[in-house]
Amino acid sequence: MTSNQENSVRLLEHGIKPSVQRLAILDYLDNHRTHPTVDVIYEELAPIIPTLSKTTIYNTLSLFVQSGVALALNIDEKNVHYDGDTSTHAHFRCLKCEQIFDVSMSEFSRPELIQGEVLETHLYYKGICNNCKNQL
Amino acid sequence: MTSNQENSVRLLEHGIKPSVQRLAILDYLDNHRTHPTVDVIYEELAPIIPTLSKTTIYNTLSLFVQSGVALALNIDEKNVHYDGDTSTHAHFRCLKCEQIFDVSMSEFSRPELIQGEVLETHLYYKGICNNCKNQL
DNA sequence: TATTAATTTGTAATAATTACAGATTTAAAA
DNA sequence: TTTTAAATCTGTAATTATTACAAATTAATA
Ligand SMILES: [Mn+2]
Ligand SMILES: [Mn+2]
Ligand SMILES: [Zn+2]
Ligand SMILES: [Zn+2]
Repeated sequence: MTSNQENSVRLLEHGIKPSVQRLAILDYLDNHRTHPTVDVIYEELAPIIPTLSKTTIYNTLSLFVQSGVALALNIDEKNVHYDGDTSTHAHFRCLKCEQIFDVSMSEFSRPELIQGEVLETHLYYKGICNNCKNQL
Repeated sequence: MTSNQENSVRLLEHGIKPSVQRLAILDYLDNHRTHPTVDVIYEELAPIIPTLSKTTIYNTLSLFVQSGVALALNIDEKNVHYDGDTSTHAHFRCLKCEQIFDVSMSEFSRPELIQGEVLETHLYYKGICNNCKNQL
């Protein structure tokens, strides 16, 4: 749970001016580690910032990803999910309830035989989460 | 390079009737390890099977993925790529030329602390391939 | 204050995928 | 072989996530 102030600094450090919208989106990402989609963020923030446009969320998240403030997860074939936690970790997506969980991982395994220079590593697990398994 | 005959058996083993279209799509996947998209497959097969519909390719690939004959890769935010090689391996996508390479990997690292039962593991690397790096 | 730049917004365009219903092919029954 | 039914394929329309873009608003600068 990071404060508004800290996220403001975080944006400035990445050369991004902390507008009301940008700060609200980053705060949301930071306080909800649920890897939300654009639509989820919009539904949640629209009541708070009534003038908010979905395009702004798309633009802002693209900016965040390009600047290294957030990660885009392609774990779901339908929607892109966003993550404010850019540290090294993997993800587990439940094929039943569709929730995405963090999987802690200190470092990714890097194969010797790779065909180029690696800039990003994405590790996704899919399956049935413990909650859903118990409900069977 | 697998023969038509073998792929026919492969489909039958998965309970899929080897129609002309299905066999052509599987043969294409098998003979071109480029992880093609639906559009690429369509462009390549349409001249050979003039009546082929893009919907059939979508349906067939969905069937293949559900039956375990092929894998769907969400390594690219734009299009889904398909892979006829269902064995354990990772992928490397060049952010410049957009090619997707296989990365051999005997087994995926499985963390102890995972929130459920893992059914699939996807490991994607992104970066600049050796070819593109040499062209700078 | 006036001017300019940056940001946001709303709408329209794009493009991948899916839904669906009719046409065709294949298999089974008569 | 003919008839009937099931499976598969096809083409078009609908859906939906994302992007393009131009106008409106806001913030910064002179
Ligand atoms: Mn995460
Ligand atoms: Mn592969
Ligand atoms: Zn679940
Ligand atoms: Zn390349």
